[in-house]
Amino acid sequence: METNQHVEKFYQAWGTLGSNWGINKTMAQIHALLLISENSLTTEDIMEKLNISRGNTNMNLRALMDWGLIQKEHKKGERKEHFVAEKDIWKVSRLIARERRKRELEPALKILEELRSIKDTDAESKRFKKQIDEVYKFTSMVDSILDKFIKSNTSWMMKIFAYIAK
Amino acid sequence: METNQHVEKFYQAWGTLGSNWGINKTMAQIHALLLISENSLTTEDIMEKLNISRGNTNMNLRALMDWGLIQKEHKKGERKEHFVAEKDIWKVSRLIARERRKRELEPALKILEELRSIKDTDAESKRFKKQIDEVYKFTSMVDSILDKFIKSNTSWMMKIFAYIAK
DNA sequence: ACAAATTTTCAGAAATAATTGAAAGTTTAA
DNA sequence: TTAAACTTTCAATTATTTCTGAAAATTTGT
Repeated sequence: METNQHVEKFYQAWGTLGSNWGINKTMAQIHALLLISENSLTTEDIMEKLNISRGNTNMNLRALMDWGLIQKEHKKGERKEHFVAEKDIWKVSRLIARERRKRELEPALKILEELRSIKDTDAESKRFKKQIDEVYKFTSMVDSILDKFIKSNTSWMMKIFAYIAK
Repeated sequence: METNQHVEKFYQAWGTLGSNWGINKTMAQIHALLLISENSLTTEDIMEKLNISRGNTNMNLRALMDWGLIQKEHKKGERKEHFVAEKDIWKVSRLIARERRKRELEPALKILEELRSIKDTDAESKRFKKQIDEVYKFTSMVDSILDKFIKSNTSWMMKIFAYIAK
């Protein structure tokens, strides 16, 4: 079966991409695997295909559920848990944006807000404040765009993307 | 001096943010330090403020220069190298986007293109190809937006951002 | 050409992150 | 209930990344 090699290539690539963006490689690979699987997969299926331990598989499946990227599926007559991924890539991108905004951007923004509110008036503090202010303004703009994006639907996204790319 | 504590808080936060996005913590901290320094700094200055070794400092300064985020500055009468950061946060964001696109998005896109060109015709391959296709289309759209963004200037960016956020 | 000042390199050490696997916990069917 | 089927947890191990520091290389002033 040729397709297996292609599937492997895909989840290897997705794993590398993920780890360059601060996401655990295995998590990204499991996600890739489910993303291109027609049918739901069990923990065993995943362990076998990716050659990883039960513990590792379980932990990363939980993480993917936390992110909202995959879901449990119960098959009648089967006791094992089956997992399916959200397949719509636009929706996937919104889910990822949501989590990263929450986990990384928001805490950074909080610190910038804190630093911005300094009341010192000597020259050095003023300069520092001014630079922080620019960083803050930029970051909160990114934050609000992300927010818009997360709450939007696919057709809005497509419209905006087309507008920008034109 | 109060400001020092604030400066420290800033580069700690920036370092954490960086490492969550696949950028070496020290690199992000040096960048933060230079970003809010009025004057250029030497390797010694940085080693001292961040409490890191000469080798580490040197490597990360090179990396920051590769990214185009900082530059050498020669001071008359001084033999040591001094470094200054690009201060305009809009420009900084374009430089970061450029590097990440080049280093991570482009290689991923190349693999997707490869997988997309499979000629197999059995049902499973067709399904696989269809899903890859969607991922590819989304990714190349992101890629072209990033390209536009990188080549744009600040006022274009502000206009687009305002349009989206409205 | 020399030597002091400075920068670069990189093998080994240290720190951090991911993974395993087996024991403990939970669920379910009879 | 009980026990088999299955999932979860987490201490210990393994892998990966980052950092150090001293030696080598380079640059510059005399």
